[in-house]
Order: sequence, then C-alpha cells, then structure tokens
Amino acid sequence: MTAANPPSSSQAEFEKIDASFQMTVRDHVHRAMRSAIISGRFQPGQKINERNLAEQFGVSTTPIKEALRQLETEGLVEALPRRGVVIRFSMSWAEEMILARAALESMIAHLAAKRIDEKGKAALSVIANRMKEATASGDADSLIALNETFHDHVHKSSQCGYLAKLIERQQFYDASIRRVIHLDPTERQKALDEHVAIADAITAGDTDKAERTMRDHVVRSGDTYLSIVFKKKGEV
Amino acid sequence: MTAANPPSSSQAEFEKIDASFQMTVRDHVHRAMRSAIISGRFQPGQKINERNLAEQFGVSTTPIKEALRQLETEGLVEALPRRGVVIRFSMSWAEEMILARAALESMIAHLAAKRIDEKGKAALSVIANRMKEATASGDADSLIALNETFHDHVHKSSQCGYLAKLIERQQFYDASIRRVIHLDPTERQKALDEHVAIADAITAGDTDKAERTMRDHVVRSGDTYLSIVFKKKGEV
DNA sequence: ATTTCAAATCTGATATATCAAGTTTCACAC
DNA sequence: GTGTGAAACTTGATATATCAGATTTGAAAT
Repeated sequence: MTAANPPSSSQAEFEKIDASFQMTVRDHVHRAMRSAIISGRFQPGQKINERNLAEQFGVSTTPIKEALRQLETEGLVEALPRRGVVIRFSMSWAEEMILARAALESMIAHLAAKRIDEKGKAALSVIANRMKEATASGDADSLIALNETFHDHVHKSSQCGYLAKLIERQQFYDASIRRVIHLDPTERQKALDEHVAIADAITAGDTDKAERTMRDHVVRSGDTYLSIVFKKKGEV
Repeated sequence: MTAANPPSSSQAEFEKIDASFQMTVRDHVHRAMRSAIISGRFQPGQKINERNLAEQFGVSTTPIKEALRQLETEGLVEALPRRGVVIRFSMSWAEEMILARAALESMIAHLAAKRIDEKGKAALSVIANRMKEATASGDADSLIALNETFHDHVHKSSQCGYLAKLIERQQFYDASIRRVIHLDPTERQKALDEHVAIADAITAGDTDKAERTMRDHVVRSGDTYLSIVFKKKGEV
C-alpha cells in the first residue's frame, strides 16, 4: 500500500502537499491565542474584546471572530451570546485535559495493538531504540521530536483519524515546557521506560496492557507538566 | 452549598438563567448543519459553498463562516485553506466518535464512582427506579429523557466540566433515531440492565467496574445506533 | 446616601464590499 | 490529439459598515 507498489505510470510518486501548510490570518490568531491561554497569559474568567484583539494583531475583526469560535469549540473560552467571550482555562481544566488525553490515547493504543502490522512493529521498534540512545546521551531536543514521532506512529497504527485529531486538542504544554522536563535525567528515564513498555505491549498485541501502560504514561507525565505549569503538585 | 443555606437577604433564590438560552444565527446554522451532516444529508468529501449556504439560510456569509469554523474544530468538516471546506463524516468517523465517547464516558464514570456523595447516590437511585418503571411500561419518550438525565447526573457527580463538554460533541444521533431504538422492548431491556449496572458500580464506589460497565454500554448502544443510521451491522 | 431610569456608550452580531488565490475555459501552437 | 497559457470566472479570506443588545453614566427624585 506504500512503497511496494510499482509506479502506475512512468511518473515518480510524491506525497500530497499538506494543505494546512499555508497559513491564514485566522489560524495565526488561533494558535497565538491558544498558546497565550494555555501558558497562563490570560486570567480565568477574563473578558476578551474583539476590537482590541483585532487592533493588537493589526487585522480586522473577521478572522478574530473565527479564531474565537475555534477556541470556543475547543473549550478554552466560553461565548456568552451578545456578551462576548471569557477565558475558561485553569489548573482544573488542565487536569481534565490530561484525563481526556489519557482516555483517548489509551483507547487508540488498544486499537493500535489490535491493528498494527509487521512493518509497523518494525518501525515502532526503530523509534524505541532511537529513544534509548537519545535518553542515554541526554539529547533533549531529539527526545522531544522522538516523543512526537512515537505517539504519531501509534496513532497511525491504530488507523484512527478522528481520535488522533481529537487527541491533538488535549495538549496544553508546548515545546519550551517539554524542554525543561527532558533536561531532567530522572524524567527522561521514566518516560523511556514507559514508552518501551507501551511499544512492547502494542508489538505483542496485548490490547489490555497497551491500554493500561499508555494511560499511566499520559497521566504521570501530564502531572509532571502540571506541576511545572502551575507551580504545584497535582494529584488525580 | 445548595438549598441548605439560609437566604443571605430577604430575597428568594433563583438559578442563573442559562446564557446559551438565547439563540444566535451562527448557532442556528451550526446546529442545522451538524444535524444535516450526521444524518447523512451530505456526502463524504462533498464541497461546501459559503455563498450558497448563506443564500439558503437567508443570511450573510459571516455567521456561516463562524459555524463552519465550529464544525471544523469538531472534526465534522475539513477546511482546506483558500479552497473551502469539505464534509468529513462517514461510518468510520461515526465509529470513532462512539469509541471517543466510550473512552471519555468511562473515564468520567470512574471519577463519578470516586467522587459521588450520599445525596448524589440517592438521586442516581431515583433515576434508576424511574427507568425501571418506564421500561416496564414501554414509555419511550420518558426513557429518552431519563437517559439524558442519567448521563448528565453521572457527569455532575464526577465534578468534571471539560470532560462533560467534550462528551457532548461525540454524539451523532438525535431524538428521532433514539425513538426508533427505544420502541424495541429488547433494546429497552438491555439498556436498562446496563444503566442499573453502572448505577450500582458508581454507588458502590467501584471505579473499575463503573468504568467497564460504562464503556460496554456506550459501545454496545453506539453499535445499535450505527447499524440503524448506516443500515448495516458494525463491529468494533 | 440610595434608588430610578433614560441617554450615551460600548461591543458583539450581522451585512456588505473588496481582495486575491484557485479553478475553469478556450484559443493557439506543436 | 496533446500540451500551453492567458483571460474569465469562482470563491474563500479579509476589511469595513451597520445594527442592536448590553453596560455604564449621571441627573433627578426620594
């Protein structure tokens, strides 16, 4: 289904260019606002003024309104009809985002363990080995990238599109915070052990174990992020 | 915190009016479009024209664009920058929505079993008993309403706001389809047994069992809806 | 000082206009 | 017939204008 096929004509095969490559103003605003909200640059309950925002970004209110609708559907702001939008993000919201991600990732891990093929297993093993190396050498940047590769590969193996998309929206920490975590050797080791356990379970087709190890991993690492972002220890 | 408090002044106490009560054009469009998509009135991959839609609804394109952004974030349509939006809903998408709901509802059931108080247990028991009666008498309309009450009560007991909101978006069947299901005595009985099992587990504080019974319930009933909406049997 | 209420103001909701990227059409060259 | 490319057309993206609900203000009444 991938490279094994002979070219149907004498043309070389290329992957479709990702349409989301090009940036629109509303997406820029959406990302910027999302990042600002989840990094705490707005207070919970704070009101958002559309005209102000438009002026700050130097654009009209149209793309602002669209970005706000996206944030609203994501659950990061609440829209009160004819009264504007207010920020809805706090530590408890972040805790629930972790739980949501844990529930969804463990579901997808279950399916990955059920549906992964031999090629996928091999690829997963390669990723896991690279993680071992990067952990040993303390290469934080590689680990951050590999972490994303790992989870993306699990998503692909599960053959789930909707679930994968849904999971993307449950992330409330960004690159800079990840970096802090991955610079700690203890954290690095914990994450590695968990990733290896997940990979083993999926490769073995052990749906139950894949589910449990993934959930534990998401919850534990999520709590670590929580304690950094909100400067205190969270329990679930 | 509820009715036990004496009035702080001589004023009677009223619940705040739900701000989402008032309807805006964009919400009307959003709901109408969502309903149309999940009931299959658009083909997967079909292109949506903003101006056409605006004309059909008899409004300008502004609220249309906002509604489309909401649908996009929900995952029901995909926006290709500068090329418009296309429908992204099919049987496989619906299957995944069921799985997402199963994962999230079981997580919330787990928390409900952990956090519910005595008053909540009593209320849950009342709901379960009403369900038994309605099932015995075959009152489909009451059952539909009670079903919603039941799940809402579990959500409340879990004290989760974000998760509850997230779950609302994973519903792809509406009242008319529910009615078909609840008119079947066998289905009614199955649903009752499951609801009772869930209520028992939550009341007993058995987080594990609450999780499992809830998941099984959502998946099984989801498959029933699936087979009706898409006219064939789905397996997961 | 407190309450009342209408005018002024603010601001989100909607409509309309403009711009630019994407698509289609079709004449023309090979 | 096939490929090329420019013009015409379509349509999403953005900007601006208008409307109406919500909030604030302040003078008058008590």
